[in-house]
Amino acid sequence: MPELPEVEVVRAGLQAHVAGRVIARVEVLHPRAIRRHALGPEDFTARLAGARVEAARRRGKYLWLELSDKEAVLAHLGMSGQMLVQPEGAPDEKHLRVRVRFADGGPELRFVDQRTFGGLALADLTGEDLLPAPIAHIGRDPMDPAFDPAAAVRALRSRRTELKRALLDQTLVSGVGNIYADEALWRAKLHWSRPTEKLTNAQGRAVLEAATEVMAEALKAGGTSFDALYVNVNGQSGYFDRSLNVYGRQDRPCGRCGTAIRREPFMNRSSYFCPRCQRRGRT
DNA sequence: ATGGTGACCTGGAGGC
DNA sequence: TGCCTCCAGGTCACCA
Repeated sequence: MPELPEVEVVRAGLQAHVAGRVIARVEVLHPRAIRRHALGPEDFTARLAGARVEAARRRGKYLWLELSDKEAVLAHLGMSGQMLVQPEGAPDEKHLRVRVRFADGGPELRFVDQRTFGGLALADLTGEDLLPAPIAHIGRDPMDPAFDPAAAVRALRSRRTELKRALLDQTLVSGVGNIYADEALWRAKLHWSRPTEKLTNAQGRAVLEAATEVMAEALKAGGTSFDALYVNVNGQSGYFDRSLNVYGRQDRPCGRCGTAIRREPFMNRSSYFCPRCQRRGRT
């Protein structure tokens, strides 16, 4: 599942292989892939023709291709989205949703997405940071040079909910998904359902530092795994699997204390944690 | 305003 | 073999 590190790998690939190129023609093969573009496929394709890609940028799990005139193609990979750079004429992928051809006749960009949770949209860039308008409300991610850890801790503690819910709330801190939330909580020795009002400053700081650390390690592990034709990760948690300490490891021993990792239902999905290292209880 | 729930979507896994 | 159910989970519409 693409969380921040995976999306950053994709962004770097797009920067290397797409930035500086002029779009010739865009083809939408599945309307759901651009459902967040309110004006529809015709508007989307018409306005992109002739546009130049200035850069590939990212905040949290969102990435965007910056165009001239303060516009951008905003992308979210959802659960299964991929950005592929393929030679023109290469066989279409089964779940190819959008094709972008370039004026230079070089490799084309393909948005492939089996489960169609992801999508593309054309958006205006707004504010000092030139963020796409639809995501102007999300928080900075921990990789952002301007990320303010103290402010992020305050934001987490201002909520009245379970710690993991707060970690997954992209308006507080962006980029953290289910996998890295569980990993960060394990590293910080905090239980996923700890009430945020009982979270101390030190604990808040610890879990954010852990999240930053684990995502940086994952990024490092993934930074070598794409080449010119495949600007992506594999859609699973992929190359970083081996380094996960709790996620998906139900009944296997905790790497710290040997206790069996437990899985609990959480928001129609799962939370994995060590019942010994990560106590629910009091501070 | 805030917090919590279910829908969206497809394919792989596992039960019978 | 084949049918069925469950599961994965990021985001958003919707509800209280």
